[in-house]
Amino acid sequence: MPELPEVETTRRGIEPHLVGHRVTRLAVHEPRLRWPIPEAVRSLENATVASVTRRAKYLLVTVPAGSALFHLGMSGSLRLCTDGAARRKHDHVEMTLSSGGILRFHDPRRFGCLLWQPTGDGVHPLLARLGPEPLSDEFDGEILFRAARGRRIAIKTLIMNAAVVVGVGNIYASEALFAAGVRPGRAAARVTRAESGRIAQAIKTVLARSIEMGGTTLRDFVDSDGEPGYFAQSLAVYGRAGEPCGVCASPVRQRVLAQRSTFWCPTCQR
DNA sequence: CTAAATACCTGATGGC
DNA sequence: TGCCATCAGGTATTTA
Repeated sequence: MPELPEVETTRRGIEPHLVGHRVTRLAVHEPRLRWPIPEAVRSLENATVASVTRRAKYLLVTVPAGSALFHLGMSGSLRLCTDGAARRKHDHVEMTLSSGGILRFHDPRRFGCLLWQPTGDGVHPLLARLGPEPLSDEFDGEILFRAARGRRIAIKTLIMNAAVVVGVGNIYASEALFAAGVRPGRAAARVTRAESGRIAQAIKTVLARSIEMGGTTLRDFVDSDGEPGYFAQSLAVYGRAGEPCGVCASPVRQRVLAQRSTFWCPTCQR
């Protein structure tokens, strides 16, 4: 399940292999992703990649005519194959580059997407209503506190809302709230300004640390399977129901909030 | 406007 | 060994 750190690590990994290189061939083997892959992505062919950027969990591969917009969904991965390995099952799209490498979009569950945004056509609708990037200065405790005014939903549900802040997935939501000492089920409106500050800071710290780890753990995803599994050893509460909290040894608790498994320490979090 | 539920999909896992 | 049921999960969309 690619969360923001995995998406950013993927971006950093593929960027040097794409920018400045020409797409010599685009092969769409399975257009039925979350939305059908539009014909317009053919504009990539014979174009030279200008940049590879990220917005929330979307990756944008930009050429002069526009941007290919990838989302990895829950099971997607982008890996660069330079070793001539054969296409595997669920490799839905292949971008062959002038360097000889092939960028392969692999997504067994097909929750991902590949869309097209023409140059000069404004911001894609999927990106238009997104909140600030969690690692930017634009996102802080104050903006979180204000977003929480009058909201009865759980604070965890609020920080997972992309209109409030992007890139906080189910795993890191629990992790950040543990780091901030706030219980995930607390009503958003009952979180204080000071706690909002700690939560915002925790989101930044947890994500940044994970990106750093991705830099080492995922470094060689080129020619590898690109699916490193999770850094489970670094998760404090996620997936650890019943296990002793690493700080106070209380058993970690689990419940479902807004259809999502949620984990917390009843002692360290209030 | 908010909040909750739903849909999309396949692989892994557990029970029998 | 096989088969069925359950679960996981990002997020746009639908419903209340």
